Formats: sequence, C-alpha cells, structure tokens
Amino acid sequence: MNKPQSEHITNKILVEFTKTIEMFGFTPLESRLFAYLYLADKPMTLDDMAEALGKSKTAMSTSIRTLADQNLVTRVWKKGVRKSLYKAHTQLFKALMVSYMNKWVEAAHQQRSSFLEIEQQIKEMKASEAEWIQGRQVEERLLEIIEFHQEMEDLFRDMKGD
Amino acid sequence: MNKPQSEHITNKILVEFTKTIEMFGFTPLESRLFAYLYLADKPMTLDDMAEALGKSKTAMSTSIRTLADQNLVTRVWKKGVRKSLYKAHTQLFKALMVSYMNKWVEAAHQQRSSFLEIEQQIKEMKASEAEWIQGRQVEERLLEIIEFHQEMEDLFRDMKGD
DNA sequence: TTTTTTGTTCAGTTTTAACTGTATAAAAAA
DNA sequence: TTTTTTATACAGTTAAAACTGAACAAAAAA
Repeated sequence: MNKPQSEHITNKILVEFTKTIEMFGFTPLESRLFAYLYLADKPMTLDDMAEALGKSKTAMSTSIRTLADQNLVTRVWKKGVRKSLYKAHTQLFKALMVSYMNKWVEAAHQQRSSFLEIEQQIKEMKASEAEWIQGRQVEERLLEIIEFHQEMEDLFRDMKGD
Repeated sequence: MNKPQSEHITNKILVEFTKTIEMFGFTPLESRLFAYLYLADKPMTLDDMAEALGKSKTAMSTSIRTLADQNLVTRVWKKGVRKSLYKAHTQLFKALMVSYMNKWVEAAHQQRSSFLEIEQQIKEMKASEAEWIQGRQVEERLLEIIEFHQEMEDLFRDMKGD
C-alpha cells in the first residue's frame, strides 16, 4: 500500500490503452496483456502476468504466443532466471501497423488464389454455355473485388515504404 | 433449378468476399449481408435477404442498420414498393476504408480526452508528491501512446486526402 | 376510421469464443 | 540418472455474442 495513487493512474492508462490495441483485431485479453507489458517496461514472467491480470497461466501462455507470433512481444533471456521472460516492443506504430498489414496480406493472398480460380471457372462456362449472359454482372463484380484487393495491397506496400 | 452452376459460382464468391469484409471489423452476418447485396447489384428487401441468407428478419434489420450507419449500404426508394429496399455501395475501396477510418477516429477521439485527463493528474501529482520518481516511466509511456494516436490520425488524414 | 403490412424492440435461447484446471511434456537442477 | 520447476495441450466449463420469435409500434391501404 505504498503508492495507491500512481497505481490507480497506471491502471487507468492500462484500461484505455487496451481499447486501442483491440482495434487492431486482438482479443480483450491479448490486448490487456500487451498493454500491461508495454507499461511495465521490463521483462515479465507468465506468473507475473497471470497474477497481475487475474487470469490463469494457461491463458497467458496462449495469449503471449499470439502476441509473439505477431512480433508484438519478444522473449528475453536473463542469466540465472529459468522462467521465460517477455517484453513488449516499444515501437508501437511500427509494430502494430506491421502486425495488421501482415494479417491483411496473408488473408488477401489466400483469397487471391480463390478468386482467380473462380475467374477461370467463369471463363470455361462462358465458352461452353450460351446462357451466361445474366451472369455477366457477377463477373463484373468479381473483377471489381479483385481490383479492390489490389488497391489494398498497393496501399500497404506504400505504407511499408517509410 | 435453372442455373445451378452459375449459382454455385456466385456462392463461392460470396463466401470468399465475406471473409474480406470481416477483416474490417464487421460480424460474420453483417459481412455476408453486405457481400450478398454487393453481388446482387440491385435493391433488396429485408425478406429477400432473410430468405437468401437463411436468417431471421430481425437479424437482417439490425445488421442492415449497422451497415447503413457505416455508409456501406443505402436505402432506396422505388415507386409502388412499400418495403424498404437497400443496396450496397459500389465503391468498395472508398466505402470500406472510410468506414474503418471513422471507427478509428471516433475511438481515438474518446481516448485522447481520457489520456489528456490522465496526463493532467500526473502533473498534479508531480507537484505535490516527492516520490513520483518511479512513476516517470509510466509518464514516458503515456506520452508515447499519445504520440502513437497522433501518428494514426495523421496517417488517416493523409489517406483521406486522395 | 379500421385493417393490413412492414419494421423494430426485447426477453429468452442458441451458438461461439474465452477461459480454467488437470494432466502431460519439456527443460533445468540435483 | 532422478527430482523439481516451468510451459503447453486438451477436455470441460464459463462467459459473451449472435440470433430467434413473439409482441409491439409505425406506416400505408382500405
């Protein structure tokens, strides 16, 4: 019970900052965990986190893995300490944007092949069936969707080039 | 049972495109609804949508409202038709980006005031309490978070200026 | 006006995602 | 090696959200 006031303030920041992280597509717990590590500003163990956030160690393990996969936190080694230590990346803007863009690019990549495959099927139909006329609108839409994906990719490429 | 093949293709596009929309923070149903309207390419009633997606009319009502609030669909008037008609906006890139940016800006705006308020509290503490030294790190972090918000806002402003 | 049709509200249900605790695996110390 | 400590997998549970249907409200037709 040494500094209730400053702890209160830290908690307030934690709550608000958590909302920010959630906007990048992370779950509430993942977001709170990252916010906690970011504010702590020093490597923490799973037990530290579990106690601080009042959640199970298992939840910490899975959440921290997600964050690590997205490169928002990194594991840290400290001599004499057996437990895994994790700390948050400090370059917020870069880390979060890259994480978000990677999610997009990965999803877009999978979808691109699906769309191209569908396009191919349409072409085959057009050759064989005469009554495709009504389906032209669908084809138009598909091409617009593909174009949209291209625009998104271009946008992200530009943003990366800082 | 006229064109099973082309319907199959339309459905495939629907499924894939739905995933795209989900990436912008919409629920599965909202996403599927928008994708459906987008591909249909003509105004549809709530009953049309409910039947096509196999969901309740209530679900359509709430979902379409969200989409309308985000300006992804608009209501359309047609003489002689009593039911409300809705159609999707066709400028995908613009519509989705604006929607996403607005969400961010709105959230950022609320958070900004929270953060500035917290900053004020810290300043007051610094004046009165001597043992704030340890809290400096937290203050540093807070300033970085505020800076991050600023960067995001700048980014979105730039993107809007096309 | 009354009757009919359409849209929305809300309580309750179903479905999905989040979370926990036990058991196991992996790794370090003894 | 065995013992101890830490991290993960997984089945089961709890919490959150998505969704439905009945009742109501709003609007148009009769």
